[in-house]
Amino acid sequence: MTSDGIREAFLSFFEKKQHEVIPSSSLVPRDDPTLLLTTAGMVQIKPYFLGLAVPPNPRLASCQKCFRTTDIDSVGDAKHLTFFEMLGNFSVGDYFKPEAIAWAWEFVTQRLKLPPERLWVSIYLDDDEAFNCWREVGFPEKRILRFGEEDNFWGPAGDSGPCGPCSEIHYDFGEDVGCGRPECKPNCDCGRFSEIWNLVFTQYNQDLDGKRTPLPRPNIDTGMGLERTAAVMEGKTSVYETDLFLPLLARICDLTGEEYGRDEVADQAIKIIAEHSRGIAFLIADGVLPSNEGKGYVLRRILRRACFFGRKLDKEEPFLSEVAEVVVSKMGHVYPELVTNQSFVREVVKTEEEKFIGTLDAGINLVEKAVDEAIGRGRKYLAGEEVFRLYDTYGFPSELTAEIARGRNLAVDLEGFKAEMEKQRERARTVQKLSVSGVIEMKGKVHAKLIPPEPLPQLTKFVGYGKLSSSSKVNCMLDQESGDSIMSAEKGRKVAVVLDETPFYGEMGGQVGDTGKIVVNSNQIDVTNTVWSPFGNLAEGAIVHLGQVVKGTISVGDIVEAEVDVDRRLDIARNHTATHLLQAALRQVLGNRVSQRGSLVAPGRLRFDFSHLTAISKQQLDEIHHLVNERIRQNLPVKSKVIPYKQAIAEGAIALFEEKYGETVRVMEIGEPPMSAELCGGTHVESTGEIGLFLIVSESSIGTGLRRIEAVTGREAEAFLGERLGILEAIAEEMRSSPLEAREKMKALAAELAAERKRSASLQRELSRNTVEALLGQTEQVNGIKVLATKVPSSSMPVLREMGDLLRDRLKSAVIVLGTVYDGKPGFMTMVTPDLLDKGLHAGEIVKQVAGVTGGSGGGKAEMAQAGGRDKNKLDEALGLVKKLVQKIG
RNA sequence: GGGGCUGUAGCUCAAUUGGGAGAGCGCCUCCCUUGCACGGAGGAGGUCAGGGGUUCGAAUCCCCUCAGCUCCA
Repeated sequence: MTSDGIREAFLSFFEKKQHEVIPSSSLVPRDDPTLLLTTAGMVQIKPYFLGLAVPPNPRLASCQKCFRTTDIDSVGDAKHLTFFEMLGNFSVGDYFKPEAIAWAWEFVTQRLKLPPERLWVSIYLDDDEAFNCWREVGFPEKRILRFGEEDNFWGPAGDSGPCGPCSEIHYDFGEDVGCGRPECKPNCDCGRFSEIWNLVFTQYNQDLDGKRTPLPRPNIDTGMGLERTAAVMEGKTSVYETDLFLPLLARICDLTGEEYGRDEVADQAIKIIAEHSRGIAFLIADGVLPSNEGKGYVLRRILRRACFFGRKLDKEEPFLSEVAEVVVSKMGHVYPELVTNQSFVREVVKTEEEKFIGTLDAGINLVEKAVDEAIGRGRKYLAGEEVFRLYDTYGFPSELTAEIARGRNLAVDLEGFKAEMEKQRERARTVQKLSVSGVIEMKGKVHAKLIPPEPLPQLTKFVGYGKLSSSSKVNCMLDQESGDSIMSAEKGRKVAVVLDETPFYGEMGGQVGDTGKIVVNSNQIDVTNTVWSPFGNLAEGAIVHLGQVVKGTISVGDIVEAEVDVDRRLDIARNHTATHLLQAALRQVLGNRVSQRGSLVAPGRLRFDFSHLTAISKQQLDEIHHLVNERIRQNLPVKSKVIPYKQAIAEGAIALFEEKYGETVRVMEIGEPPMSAELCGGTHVESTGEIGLFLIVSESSIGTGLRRIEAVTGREAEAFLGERLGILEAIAEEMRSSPLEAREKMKALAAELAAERKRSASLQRELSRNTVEALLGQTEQVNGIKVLATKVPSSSMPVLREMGDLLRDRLKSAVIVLGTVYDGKPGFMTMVTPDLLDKGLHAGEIVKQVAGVTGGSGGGKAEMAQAGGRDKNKLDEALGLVKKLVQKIG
């Protein structure tokens, strides 16, 4: 049976057992920001287990693509993978152990027809229920093994949550495989046994103290590794010999000219490349791009690892995109996203690979240099710090460094390298903790006070979509400094205020918080910022007004007028709607792949960060610009509606990957029919015409695959244009020209300036030559040494040097000191011809003493030196010193 | 989020302690030569990323900004 057959058999088997087959979810978890990537089959089932969502059917089955880096260092052995497919059947409070075990047994023995005598089962220490279930199906007791928490207890994920014992099915490849010891059993890592299926019985809920209480409706969560099962079915001990990997190995051999099975080290490299190529293709197809952080960094790491092992096979040109093609062609029928994104995958892999090859090439020089230095110092090894520096700073793999060093008979201090690595990890971790606790402290102060579970949290109703002022009651106040709850605040006090309802928008989703005032009679708080403090999910929470009492006293319970600064709010609204128009235009011009990575909507400007691989051309930028302004001129209506999340997604509204949404969401639509629809809680204008004008102020790169556009609208755009036009007019005026002709005029002026500079330089040179001719006669003999110490017309240091050169050539053997006054300050240049050096004459020493007379200092080399001074009136006196100095030494 | 590194001619990169901005390739002109990286002579090309500071003097030292690379989380 092939891997396709196993997949098919599994899903249809459980379909017949009334399971609903659900498709694999993306490797990028949509609704779970706590997870980096989809690491197990149950990831998309988790919300159902937690009771956060209702499953379409209490019985589910899937074949889920998974990715995890925990085993990355074991990749290449018989069974560890980073990317794998997990077959699973799930019960959400429906059936439990008896059915799970009976069906697993039935599937393995009847459908897969695995010989029962080859199978072993493990259970948790005291799980007699599972033990009995296995006996029930006729499984021999002596092959049921009991293991502890380490092997047979799952979860909880994090400190608390659902968890439970599990039972694993192991396949025995036979005595001739593995360690051969008589006591060899499942969980021995010799390779004789392969764990093919894990049945997890989620029956407890663990609280923070580690106490477990039984769940009223326990769940079943199983995972059967497709690759391992395929190996068993195809009679192979290694996953790499299955039909899932053989085509990949073949293609890699083809591309590298290598032969599989010839050399163990080469085989290892081939296997690692094959393994990583799958992850690479799938991650990119799910929208992950190589970057320096998060998911992107995971992708970059495996891509570079694969590339590195390619180099070990003497393959120095990019080739991974070709291997990825095989992944697409062999698995595209199961995962259509591979086919849809085929060209994208190819492009991303290729550019990243080329980049890394560049990094390696540049790094080789550095390693050679480090090796030279170590040898030069008579060392027999390369220090760990050095290896680490090469890795940390230049991304040069330690294995490669070691290899080059070995070629020059140098060892490498790998222990030291690992120690440095650990230090780096520690550094990042401690800082992380600090910054997190800092944020928690700040936000927590407000949050903990406002939203305790008991008594009732201080929630706020937001009324700011429709109106910009409201009569509200002060529900609660905190002192900003101490974080303490207070009943009233007098003039001068900085406070955080929570009202029962408010038109103030709390900072969220990139849109900055509102400012304004809270007044009652002659008492007033100026609100300088507003923040949103969510409770549970984002649908509810507290809106916290931060500000200062400027008049009188405000107390809890007061009925106040909350008034938003209207002009500022309208500026923000213009920018927010413009951001949506911008995103729509970007997608139209650059393609739907453009996805938002962050945004800032402030009154003065808007900033939009998005993923895009290449630089944006001037034409594209012009087009984006034009599209947005065209839609402003069309004065399209801007409307919001609140609908279920699923419906919004089905209608094609744009949602953010990382963002967490409630059950119902607000969708902003622009135009009829809408040309833009985004999930958004922000405030907008009523029609696009209000934006007035949209101007892109800058477009830049903020990292690999990430770009940023900054723009202004409305009043700010007007001001921006006014300023720029003003500058242009001023320039035109200064150039005695008009704005239209200024550019030509400027070009002409620049050309003229360049020509004049050249002319001036050549005149200067001519002048120098003449000066030099005149100076030749002024030499004096001091102790048989020709000395020329004289003042010359004002010249810059380079000109002085040129004169020195000419004099030196003419005089052959001499001490030359030229003095001048340039920019109001004295300057000196000294030259000593080489033949006089061993008499103890040193240009640097001479010039230092000479310049000293004028209150300056200087230095240089023995043959040439220069200096500056302060007092120009002492120039002659200083030059007079030269003769004495030469006399003394000569 | 935190650290390390880099930015010099069109390209790839040098420049010892702070003291005269360079090489190779490419480009232009001329000579030689019917041939694949010919050879020879000459030449153009620089805001040393940008700004500030220290200094008589900064590509070099210090601070800030921008851009790129890289590691860790």
